[in-house]
Amino acid sequence: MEELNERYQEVLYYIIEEYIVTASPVGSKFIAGKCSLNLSPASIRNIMASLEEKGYIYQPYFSAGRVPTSSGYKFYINSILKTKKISKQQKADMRSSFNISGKDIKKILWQAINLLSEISHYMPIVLAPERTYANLLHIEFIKLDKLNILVIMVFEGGFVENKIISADRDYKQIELSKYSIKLNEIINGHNIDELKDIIIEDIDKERESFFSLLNGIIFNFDLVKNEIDNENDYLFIGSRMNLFDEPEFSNYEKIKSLIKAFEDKRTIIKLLELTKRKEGIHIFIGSDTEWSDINGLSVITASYRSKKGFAGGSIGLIGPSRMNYALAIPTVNYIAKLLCDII
Amino acid sequence: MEELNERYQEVLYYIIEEYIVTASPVGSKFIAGKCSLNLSPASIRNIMASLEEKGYIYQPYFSAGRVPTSSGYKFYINSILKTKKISKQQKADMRSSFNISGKDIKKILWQAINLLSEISHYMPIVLAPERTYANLLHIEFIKLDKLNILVIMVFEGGFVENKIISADRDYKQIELSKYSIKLNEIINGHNIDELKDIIIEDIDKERESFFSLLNGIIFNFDLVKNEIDNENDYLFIGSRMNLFDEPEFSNYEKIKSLIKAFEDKRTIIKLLELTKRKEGIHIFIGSDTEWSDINGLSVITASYRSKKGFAGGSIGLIGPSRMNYALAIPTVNYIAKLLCDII
DNA sequence: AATTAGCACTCAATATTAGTGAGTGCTAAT
DNA sequence: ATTAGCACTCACTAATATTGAGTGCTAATT
Repeated sequence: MEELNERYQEVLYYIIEEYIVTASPVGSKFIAGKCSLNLSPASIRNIMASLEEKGYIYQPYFSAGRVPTSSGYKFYINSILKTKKISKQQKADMRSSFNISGKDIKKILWQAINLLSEISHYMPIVLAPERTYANLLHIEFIKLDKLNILVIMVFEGGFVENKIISADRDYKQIELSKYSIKLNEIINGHNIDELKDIIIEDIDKERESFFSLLNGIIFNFDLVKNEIDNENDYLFIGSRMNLFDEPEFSNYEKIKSLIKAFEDKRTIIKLLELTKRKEGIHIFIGSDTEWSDINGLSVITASYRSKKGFAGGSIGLIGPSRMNYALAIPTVNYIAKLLCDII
Repeated sequence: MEELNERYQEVLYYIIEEYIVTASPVGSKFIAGKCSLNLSPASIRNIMASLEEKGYIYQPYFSAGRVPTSSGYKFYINSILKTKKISKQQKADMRSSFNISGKDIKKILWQAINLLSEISHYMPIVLAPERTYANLLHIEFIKLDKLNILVIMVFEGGFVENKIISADRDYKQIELSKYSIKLNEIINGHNIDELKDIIIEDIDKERESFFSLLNGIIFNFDLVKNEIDNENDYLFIGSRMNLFDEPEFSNYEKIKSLIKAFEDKRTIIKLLELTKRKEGIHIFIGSDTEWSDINGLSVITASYRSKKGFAGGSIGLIGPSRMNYALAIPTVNYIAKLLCDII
């Protein structure tokens, strides 16, 4: 990232701040009025011309005002932006808006989404805790009928995964409970990869009696690992309306391409998975990602992680590139922190 | 519903069939060419004028062609329409596109949604089986940490509900398992309302030992009953794209009002709940419902129900009022039947 | 009496044109 | 180095004209 002298930075700053509010190209006259430098519009125009040469802003058409480019936003975020501090009062409000009692993790994640939605007016997304590296707490077999057995796997933090396996014979529930207990003895503190090995090796002695169940479980471990298979339980998407109210999406074609892009959750999942192991805030701007489907969008993400274990996921906020970063960044950050505490 | 002589019916029929395809007003010349009656456009116009008087069609503006009204569609569906029979081959295809092994009910319902989406190109919706009247199969307590206990409730058909309750003291997992077993002994074949009474009355003798757990369960029974609380696990909505591709929603305002209407799932839930106890197909046309949010939509619904028990829900298809009823109705019907078999 | 050809009329949709104004780049004066 | 002055660009808006599919009505036809 190139250096910019102070005068240039100030002009870029005001262009972006204004564009964030109005969503229309910003002209030299406006900047001249706003700027503390007390320069005439003509001078500002010179500065703008060279900011454009450096690639930070551009003109949508000859003789329009200037609009920030992706690198413009990037520079702004990295070098100019001062994020707002969240007041203690606001922090307390956010914390207390989580109503935990009687709620499983999924509900809590939805609460996070709604909170983000209310505060930011952009589109929140949440990736549920990954199950691959999370420790299993409990496995239970429940007989549904002659041929079908429900396997319930509870992961640390309270995330539950259900799978149905078909039995090789008609197990009695009592029998199943016995096997549940046996498995639960070896489960403690292992993730599914480790358990797979343990089951394959250690249970050999008497495994004939419930061989098909064990096989079923191992098979389902693989299903659980492939989180994409679980899309609807893995990625939660908040209200789209806020985004669609933004002026850049106020035409038919754009709104349709947006809906299409969000309907296939896999691209968003990929994006969030990039960051779920990493600390801190990550920001994707415009066409930075391979996610070329949609230009003009930015994504702010932060990961969360339970204190004791390895289970973690990430939360994010999708908005127009001209989003209010000063507010959005600390909000995403703080809600991720809250989730760490709660889970 | 008034009687219509054959000639009138034929004209109405062709107007609707054509409008279903083109989505634009149908003129007399076209009908004259299509009709087996061999009448001139002028005669058709006379017939159209009196169909309009009866309220089956209308002109969007003076000197446009005719468009069916809600009552027009209703008459068409009840008296003229001959639904397509689904061939054995198609039925077999549909059946085999369900991949049941290793899938819990939720996944199967999603498969139903995807199937409906592929076949119909409208927007499928599915209401998960109601839990209030479904029998409980299994209850399990799992210790998450000192203060939190996960309660897993498995309903017939394999639907699983998780709730977290906070404990009054630090239960050991072994202890919790004991209580699980005790509860499971009395559970069999009762729904949550019945169980509530049983728990309150019958377990009195030694309930002091896990009094708070029982209380927690009873409280959660009430939560489970209030299915609206579970929106995201109760109503599943399929791909919206198909609907948005329909020409009547090809402008910004309409598409936005549609999105808004679907974002609040409660209206759709109410609609589906009206029919989930009733046999057979139900069709809501245009502004028939109190669901005045959106005109120009129709909803086809059918209920499904597991054979043994009382647990049932419904599936539906939302499309423009000018939807292809001949195909959509038997498809919804057959998929509902398939669900009955599978669950 | 039922049907139809003929015709004037309506009105959405599309294309055409003109006018407006915010904003620019360049040049010459400060 | 800065700025006032000016001609120029181009999206946006409004006003106007054109087109054509479709109608209702009347009078002629079967």
